[in-house]
Amino acid sequence: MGRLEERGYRNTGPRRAVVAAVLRHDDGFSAEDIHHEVAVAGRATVYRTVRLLLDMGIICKLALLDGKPLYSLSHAGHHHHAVCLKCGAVTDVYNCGVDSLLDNVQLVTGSKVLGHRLEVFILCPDCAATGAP
Amino acid sequence: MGRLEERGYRNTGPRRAVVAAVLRHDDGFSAEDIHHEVAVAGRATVYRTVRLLLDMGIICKLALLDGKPLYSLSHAGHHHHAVCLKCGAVTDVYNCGVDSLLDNVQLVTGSKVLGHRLEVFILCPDCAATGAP
DNA sequence: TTATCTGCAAAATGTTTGCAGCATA
DNA sequence: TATGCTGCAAACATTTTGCAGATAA
Repeated sequence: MGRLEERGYRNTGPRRAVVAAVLRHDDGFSAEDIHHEVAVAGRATVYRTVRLLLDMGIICKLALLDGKPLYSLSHAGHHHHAVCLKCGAVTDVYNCGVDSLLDNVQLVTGSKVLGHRLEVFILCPDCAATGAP
Repeated sequence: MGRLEERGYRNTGPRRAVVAAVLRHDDGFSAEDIHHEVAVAGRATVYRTVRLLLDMGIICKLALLDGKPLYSLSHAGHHHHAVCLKCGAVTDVYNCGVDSLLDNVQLVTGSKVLGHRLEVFILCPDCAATGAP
């Protein structure tokens, strides 16, 4: 992950630690999660670095309804997220398929569609196997 | 709106004022918006009443990416929201049309789909007419 | 060397809660 | 009258910011 230097940012110890912790996550994580995992970086640095990664498009932000933002690694391209409500695992959904809906919105409301976000709430196979919540 | 009594809640002055302010909004609003509009009710009462309306299904909560929750009047049935990024107007989208996508998610990931949320970001006709942001 | 990054602590923001008194049913 | 509601203020949780010192380039 030498992309920091490529973009003119400095490659510092705390930043490397935060990036490493982020990359370690397959599932969704919060800024606070990262802060607990990375003893070597202060809270402010964690938040700043997370925002940096967000701006760079390395991670994306999902807003769940409890108000606490969650992040997940963003893999390439346009996609959405399926979030397991039990364990918090985040799966990407690539075949979006809402374009026809968006066309319809544009038509019916007379508005210009700038973007959209879709979140699917699931019970992942592991959690479903483990039994009820 | 006599639904409060119907559900065993008391019909009090501050509550009526909060409900009236909420009903006055065609667009999205935050709890803090309501607090500013309703001088007669304290902050706590506003938050408590908003949560009451949320639990009763009178309003619904949309989570935008800035982390600040926004509410909007919920009209009947399953629907999603189109939010104007300039003026904040919220339009309901009824013909959801993501069912086939959800079937696909269920099939591909082997998960049970519990629910979903779709938000469309638009520039509403009025704002589009007024010119660029 | 110097602009950027860092940690700390304080501030800002948004929401919830404890409690004593008030008001509805 | 008795339970539920209210306002206040304090607590809380999360994120941002100011600043002086450290550090990568």
